[in-house]
Amino acid sequence: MGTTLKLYNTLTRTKVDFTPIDPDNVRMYVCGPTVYDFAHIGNARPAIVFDVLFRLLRHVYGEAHVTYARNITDVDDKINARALRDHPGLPLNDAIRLVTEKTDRQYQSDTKALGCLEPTVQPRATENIAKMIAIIETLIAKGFAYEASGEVLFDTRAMPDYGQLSRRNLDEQQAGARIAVEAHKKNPGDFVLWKLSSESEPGWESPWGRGRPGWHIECSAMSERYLGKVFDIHGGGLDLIFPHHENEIAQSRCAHGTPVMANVWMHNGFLQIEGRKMSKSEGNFFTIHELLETDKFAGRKWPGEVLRLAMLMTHYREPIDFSAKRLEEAERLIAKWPVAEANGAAPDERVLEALSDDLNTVAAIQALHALAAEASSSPEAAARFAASADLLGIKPKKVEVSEDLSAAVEALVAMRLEMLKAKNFAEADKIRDDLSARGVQLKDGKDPATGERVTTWEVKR
RNA sequence: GGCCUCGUGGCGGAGUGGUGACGCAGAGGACUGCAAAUCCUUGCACCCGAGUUCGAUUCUCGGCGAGGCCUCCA
Repeated sequence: MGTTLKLYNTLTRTKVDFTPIDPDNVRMYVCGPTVYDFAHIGNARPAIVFDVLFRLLRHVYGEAHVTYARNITDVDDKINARALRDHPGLPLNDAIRLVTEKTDRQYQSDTKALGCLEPTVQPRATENIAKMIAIIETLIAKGFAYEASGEVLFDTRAMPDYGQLSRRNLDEQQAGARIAVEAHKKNPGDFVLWKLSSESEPGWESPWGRGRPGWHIECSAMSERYLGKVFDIHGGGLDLIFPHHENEIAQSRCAHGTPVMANVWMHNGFLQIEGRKMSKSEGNFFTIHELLETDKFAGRKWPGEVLRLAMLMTHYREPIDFSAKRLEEAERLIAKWPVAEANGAAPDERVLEALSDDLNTVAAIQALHALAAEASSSPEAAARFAASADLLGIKPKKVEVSEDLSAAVEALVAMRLEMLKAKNFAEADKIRDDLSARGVQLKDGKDPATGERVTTWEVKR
């Protein structure tokens, strides 16, 4: 493939030509959910954005040559708190398992409904504790970490270029630090790699006693295990730049002695709800599940593909204002697009070019409009549309119609045509109105040869 | 206080040192018994100020405004 991918790299704040370390195995890591509660609509954005990138990489380098890892964080103090709250009678480990399994299952079904492919691997933190311990041991041995007050901490001063990703200077940060400095830390910016657990907290045996990992170490461990010490792309939400990604970089680079952890760092922008920050206290907090399956947002359910398109109508680095109006527009667009199969057709160059320019999904959607218009006149164009839409993970589909309904509608259509021949417009229109009320839209056309009226119909999408 | 984004028509939203995409909505028209669908045509915008320039919405600086991060957070 001659396609050159351009990606915006947060590390350099520039758009760069993407060159994989190994074109036979392009490697991408994206920070996945902490499974303590159902994912909210903001969490859907990275899932969708990086799914598009995954699809694009697979197209350019071949399906077998892309590895996409998205972790499941199933060890976290928020999970412990949730387990205690929701299952007070159970032993902690059982309660935790109930919480994480239920939440994980929901996440899998949510992302599937949003049209996301499954990542190549979805490693779990709890299955990679040994790897985390190994990295921490290396960090201590190399002088980048120290023990204090039952914690192992990363020594940020030991890393000369700490803060590159977020462009933060530790000295300047200190001046405005609002957080009380904990006395056992050598420097306020030092962060936890491992902390001891009480009897009532989940823990794993380690050289420092029974404990649990800090927040950032899991991603260092899992990305190394599945993608290697240095890999191509690391993605996540804007808010993860600091401290999460900054600290991942510190851990991985210092442990491995590498100049970078990942070559390209990509971050998606945030989402607002009807112009306001989404938060539980504002009362405008929505889970993906609520949007898909309940009337909580704007009084109705929203199909996954509508949520997906609404998300892709804005460039991934820009903020999105998620609103009912926007969802309605996305729904109208999808309803107008042709229902077709790709049948092995190649995606359109315009769409490919747009996506290759730092995932310009907006321009890609624009090209899709043009393709949709062409599709009505040729099956090849329709197939090309389908192949192109597939790169975005969008597949317009006809509403399934039962045999019974179909037969009933056909009968009514025939009846109406008879009435029209008799110029009985009132009765004919009543049939059309009744069908419309039942969600069936009639469309009259003319047979080009005979000039006779031909009526087609479809269930409103 | 420090760091980082962003400010384009009624709405969404690309892009560009020189004629300001595209979609939605709106208007007009074709078609229709009337609709729907489709097709054609069309009106409307680059936060403010200074600078660089023959020329800036695009570059620089300064304002104003919005948002994010500063150890919970996509």
